Amino acid sequence: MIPPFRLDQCCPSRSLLADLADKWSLMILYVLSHGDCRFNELKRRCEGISQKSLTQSLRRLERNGLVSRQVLDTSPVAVEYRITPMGKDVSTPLKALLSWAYAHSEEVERARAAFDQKTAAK
Amino acid sequence: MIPPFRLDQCCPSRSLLADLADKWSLMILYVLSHGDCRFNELKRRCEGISQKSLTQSLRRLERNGLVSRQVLDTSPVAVEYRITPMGKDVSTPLKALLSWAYAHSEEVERARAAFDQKTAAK
DNA sequence: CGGCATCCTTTTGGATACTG
DNA sequence: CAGTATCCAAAAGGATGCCG
Repeated sequence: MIPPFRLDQCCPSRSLLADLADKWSLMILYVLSHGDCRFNELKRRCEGISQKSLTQSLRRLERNGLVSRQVLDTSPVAVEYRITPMGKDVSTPLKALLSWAYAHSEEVERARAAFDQKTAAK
Repeated sequence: MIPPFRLDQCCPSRSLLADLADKWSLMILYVLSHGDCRFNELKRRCEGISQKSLTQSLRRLERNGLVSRQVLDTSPVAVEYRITPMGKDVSTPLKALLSWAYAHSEEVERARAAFDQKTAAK
């Protein structure tokens, strides 16, 4: 368990959280949890990501041992990214989080509208 | 369920993901899921966050209906932040994710060391 | 205490061109 | 196809001063 109520900088999960807790990393892991995927297909599936950001995120995920990179010697070259056992592991709570986001998006939308109206009123 | 394999920009969970998937928001929600907390105490518990970032993150969470802000009329003024029912809801998968990060931090550390060594070798 | 406003630096990220 | 390198604009984020 995590020590309650507090997340110190020395807490070992902090640096991992910093690498994992961004939109693209979560999306990439989500996509890869459904199956191996090549670079450009991944780029299409994470709609809106730039090639640069995709490369960076993939390297970071690879460095953390969550994704592996396999170069196939075809011509032209093909590179396949796949989720590692550890990546598969983290994708379980991750999917739960995304499912929640998907299920509650309307409720959140209403909360946003209410907040914006209250804010604008002043 | 989320439509598999793909997360389009039009997907309603995307804008929520963009607001939620950052280090500070996750940490704040985590802390607040353990109980109400005032501004400066929250700042201490999210070690390393600046006042500006904390304010911004709190407003964003409040806007999304995950956190509520209560001004107590004491002197000097006190402001208490608390998690909403919806925030409590999302904190479940969130805690699972953080627990995972905490439990696997050593394994990730090893993966990083191996990757860095392999990379430096070239 | 809990902010907001401002300034300024640092980081991020898109666009583009080029490569094996 | 899957990148790398470079440049540049935009955004994030820290530091500081002020206020109810």
